[in-house]
Amino acid sequence: MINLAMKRRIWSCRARFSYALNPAVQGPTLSAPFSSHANLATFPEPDGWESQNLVPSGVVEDKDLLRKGGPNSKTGLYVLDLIDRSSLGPDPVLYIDLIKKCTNLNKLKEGRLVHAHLMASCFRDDLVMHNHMLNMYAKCGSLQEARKVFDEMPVRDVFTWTALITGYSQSDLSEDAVALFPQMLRADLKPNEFTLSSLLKASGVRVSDGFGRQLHGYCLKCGYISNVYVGSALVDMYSRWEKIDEARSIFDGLDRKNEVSWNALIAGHARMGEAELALSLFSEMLRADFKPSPFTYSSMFGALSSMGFLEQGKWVHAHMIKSDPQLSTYVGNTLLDMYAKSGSIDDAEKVFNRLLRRDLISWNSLLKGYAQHGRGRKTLEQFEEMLSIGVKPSDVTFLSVLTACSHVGLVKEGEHYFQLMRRYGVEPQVSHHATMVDLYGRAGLLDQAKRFIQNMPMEPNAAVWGALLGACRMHKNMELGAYAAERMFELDPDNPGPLMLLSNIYASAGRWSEVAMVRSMMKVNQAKKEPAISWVDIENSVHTFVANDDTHPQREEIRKMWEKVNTKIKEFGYVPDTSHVLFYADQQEKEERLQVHSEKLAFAFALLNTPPGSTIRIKKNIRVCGDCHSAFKFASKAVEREIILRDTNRFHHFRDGSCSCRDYW
DNA sequence: ATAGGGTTAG
Repeated sequence: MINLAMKRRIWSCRARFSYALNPAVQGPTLSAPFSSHANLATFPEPDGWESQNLVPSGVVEDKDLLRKGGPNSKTGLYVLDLIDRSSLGPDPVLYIDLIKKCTNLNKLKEGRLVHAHLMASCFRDDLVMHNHMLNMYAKCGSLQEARKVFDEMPVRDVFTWTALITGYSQSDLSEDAVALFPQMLRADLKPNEFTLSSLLKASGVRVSDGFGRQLHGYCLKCGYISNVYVGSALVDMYSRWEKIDEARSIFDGLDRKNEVSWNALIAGHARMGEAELALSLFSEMLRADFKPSPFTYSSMFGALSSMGFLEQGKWVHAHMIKSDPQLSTYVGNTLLDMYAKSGSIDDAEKVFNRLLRRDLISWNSLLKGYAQHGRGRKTLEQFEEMLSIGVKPSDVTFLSVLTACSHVGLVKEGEHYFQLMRRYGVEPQVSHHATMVDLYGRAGLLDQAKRFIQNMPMEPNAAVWGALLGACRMHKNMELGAYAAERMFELDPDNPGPLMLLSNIYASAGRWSEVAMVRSMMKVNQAKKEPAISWVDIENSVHTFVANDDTHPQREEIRKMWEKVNTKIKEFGYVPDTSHVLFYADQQEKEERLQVHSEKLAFAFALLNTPPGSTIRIKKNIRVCGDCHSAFKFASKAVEREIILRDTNRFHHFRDGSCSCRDYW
């Protein structure tokens, strides 16, 4: 019988001489600091390391004592020293234990010490040991050192190549990862299912260029297509290329699925904003008896937030609480964001308060939520709180802070925070400049906005001119508005926005010939206005409306309901604002067209189908028009309903005759 | 004995 100790001996002999199979190949020539024991001193010492106190005197006979001290900070060198003093001889299992601990605990410094020690041992030429070292460097994120180990190895096997490819792939160095594939083939090594899953992951984040399809073909040819890792990676790759049908057909073809396969497909739909499909897949996943993971939930919340599906979000949230009441920071952040983007900032706040650990993303999501809901003061309060407890703000943080100042009209505060950015090492980007232009512009300080653009350290982009154009529209400055629209049009000719706004400016001034000119320009440039869509949640289903919609089964009731509301709000003082109508038309026609804006249809429909007094949540794919905004203010009082309307980038809370944006948006 | 796929703010 061969016992364990004998096995070890055999193994270590084989390991020791694995390079000797080819006598022509020398051991790796390792330069300092890997070459000798003496170089140990050149490594930075781990924190709290005190060698004198830790190393017992005499020879160490106890293997368990050796194994106990992992590389967890101060014990790293201790164990190495014990190895030297032990009478048991070098033990490969012990080395591998140490390296694995370094790998799993992300201990790069300690890993280097083990590496140096190993290079001075009889394992300095061992292939497996090198593979472990390479993997350690790759997992600790030091791909340069991993590459160095790789380059200096005279013999490499499929583990060596796979470890490096995976390292590159996981560190977002996908170009380096895929570049190794042909080299590996030339070295006469066949990639296996491990190699292929990493390569597929890497090619998913690159542009679709045929390489990924080649890999797909390779998987088919070599019989890896039924492997669940390879299959899930393929699903993920195609879904990242937005070829969701191909992803689905690979998913359906898997003879064995697991959670990851499901998550890859759900995440694919989530990335494309297909919330309904993500939801139906989620139910399908439950029916198939798979347990959703934090990955599933964060994808789901992401998908639901993009459409603002609050009720469905609550349902998924409830499901998550039932199956796993633990809330991680990662999932908590997506949940918080879902509530904020679905119009329930109070729930978002609750999630934030319940988080056990908050990271920068938690803070940024909350601040963004406050800013979007028009709670400018609250944004600034929380921002100050964030600074006071020592969380370092990022460019994203400042964008929310500046947006908050802009929406609430806090010019001085905005200037203060803009100045503050550099103190926190955040260089203002063009987006921050655009927000400052917005800040001045909304406040009516158009000259200051113009001067700010002239003094910008970088070229203004379309967003900067867009902010100025919006301000000109708001304050009816045609000269400057036309100038801004032209600049914007030059920089972004495919965007119909500037021409739309320009024609709006002319329309609100009643200059219909200019409106006609701009509109003919739009025709020449094939510019098309994105059709306005509004949608509203009624009891777990979503109803979509477009302007002038006459195909809805309840169109007659909707029309009658809106007429009723219209009459009522006129009693409350509502005056239709026809300057938002772009067409040249007589007064009555203009007024009629206003009545069929999609958000008004959605509102009337919600009134018909929800209990009295309940809050109505409407989402819109473009900015709410001024007339609808005014109508909703009156309606919130006239029919005693709170209305929460999600715009392109902010929320309007209509209540008792006024809006949270204080008509400043 | 060593290598693998899925998630968040903008």
